[in-house]
Amino acid sequence: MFRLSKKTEYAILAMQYLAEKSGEPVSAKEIATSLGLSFEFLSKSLQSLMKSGLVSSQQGIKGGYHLVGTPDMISVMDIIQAVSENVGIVECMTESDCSRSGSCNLKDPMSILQSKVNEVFTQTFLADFANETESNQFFNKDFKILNGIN
Amino acid sequence: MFRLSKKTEYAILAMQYLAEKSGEPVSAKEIATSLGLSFEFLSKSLQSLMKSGLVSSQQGIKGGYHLVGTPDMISVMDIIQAVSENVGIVECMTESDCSRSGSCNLKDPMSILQSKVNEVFTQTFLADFANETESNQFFNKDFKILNGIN
DNA sequence: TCTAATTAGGATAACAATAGTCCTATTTTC
DNA sequence: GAAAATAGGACTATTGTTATCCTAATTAGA
Ligand code: SF4
Ligand code: SF4
Repeated sequence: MFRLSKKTEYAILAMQYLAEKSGEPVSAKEIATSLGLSFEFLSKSLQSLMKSGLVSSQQGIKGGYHLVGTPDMISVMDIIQAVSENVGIVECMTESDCSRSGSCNLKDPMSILQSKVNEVFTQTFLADFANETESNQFFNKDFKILNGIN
Repeated sequence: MFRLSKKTEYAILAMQYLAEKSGEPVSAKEIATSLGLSFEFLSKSLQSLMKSGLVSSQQGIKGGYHLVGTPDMISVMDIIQAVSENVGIVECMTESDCSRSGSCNLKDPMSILQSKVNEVFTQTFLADFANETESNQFFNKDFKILNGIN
C-alpha cells in the first residue's frame, strides 16, 4: 500500500549508482546491465530525473548521465517527486478535494499524518543510501538495533 | 503512490465514528448512511477490522459493531494492517526477497526508511483522529503552523 | 415460529495504476 | 557517414483497487 513504484526504486538505484561514479557521464545501458534492470524501463526513470534537474545528460556516443548536486542535498522526496507526483496519503492532499471534503473530520488529522510522512522522505538523503561509509554504517547499525531489524 | 486505499480510509472513518458512539452497537448501515459511504464496501472494511479484533460485532437485528479497546491504544498502523497487509515500501520488506536481493545495496537503507515510515503510523492513534477535543485542537493548530499547513 | 434486520463472506465485474516493451527521432563523437 | 547514446510517444500486459451482487447465517422481537 505504501509500496514505492518500480520507477521510483529504479530511480533511487540509478541515483545511488551515479553517486558512486560521480565524474564522467554514465550511460543508461551501463547502469541497467550493472544493476540488472530493464534498460528501457530504467530510461524512463532517468528521463524523469532529467526533467526535474536531479541529473544532467549528454547525448551522443560517450554520452550519459551524471548527478547534479551532492548526495547530501538530494532527498528521497526529490527523487520520488521527480518520477511521480502522487505522495498524498488521501485524495484531498494532492488532488482537488473529494466529494466528502466539506464535512470530513478525517481531513485535518490526515494532513498532520501527511506532514509526518513527508518529513521522513524529505529528511532522508541520497547520502544515507551510500554504500556503507563508516558514519553511515554506524548509523545503520545503531538504527537497526533500536528498531529491532535483523 | 503512498495513497491509503479506500478500504483503509473507510476503516479509519468507521473507527472514528465508533469511537464517538462508544456504547451500544452501531450498524454498518448507520455508519454508511451517516458518512455517505457505500454500505457494501464499508462492510468489507468492518469485516476486516472484526477479523483483526479491533472491533467486535453482534449479528441479527439490533446488532452492529463496537470498538474493542480505547482510542488512545489503537494505532493507525493497527487499522492499516487489519484491512491490508502490504505496508512494505519495497518488495523485500514484506514478501520474499526479490531477485536482486543478493547483491542489493538498497535493501539495508530501505529497511531504515521502512522503520521510519512504520513509526509514523504506529505512533499515531485513533485518539489523534478524534473530533477536535481541546488538547487535540491545540495540537493540530500547533502542528499546522509548524508545518505550514493552511 | 415467522419475519425483518443484521453480519459474513464468496464471486465477479469495472476501472485504474503500474510495469514493461517497441519503435522512431535526435544528438554527438569518431 | 556510422555507431552509440538520449528523448519520448504509443502501446500492451499485468496487477491492484474499487465496487457491486448474491446468498447464507444469526438474532431480536412480534
Ligand atoms: S480525508 Fe476526507 S476529504 Fe480527504 S479524501 Fe478522505 S474523505 Fe475526502
Ligand atoms: S530494495 Fe533491493 S532487494 Fe529490496 S526489493 Fe528493491 S531491489 Fe529487491
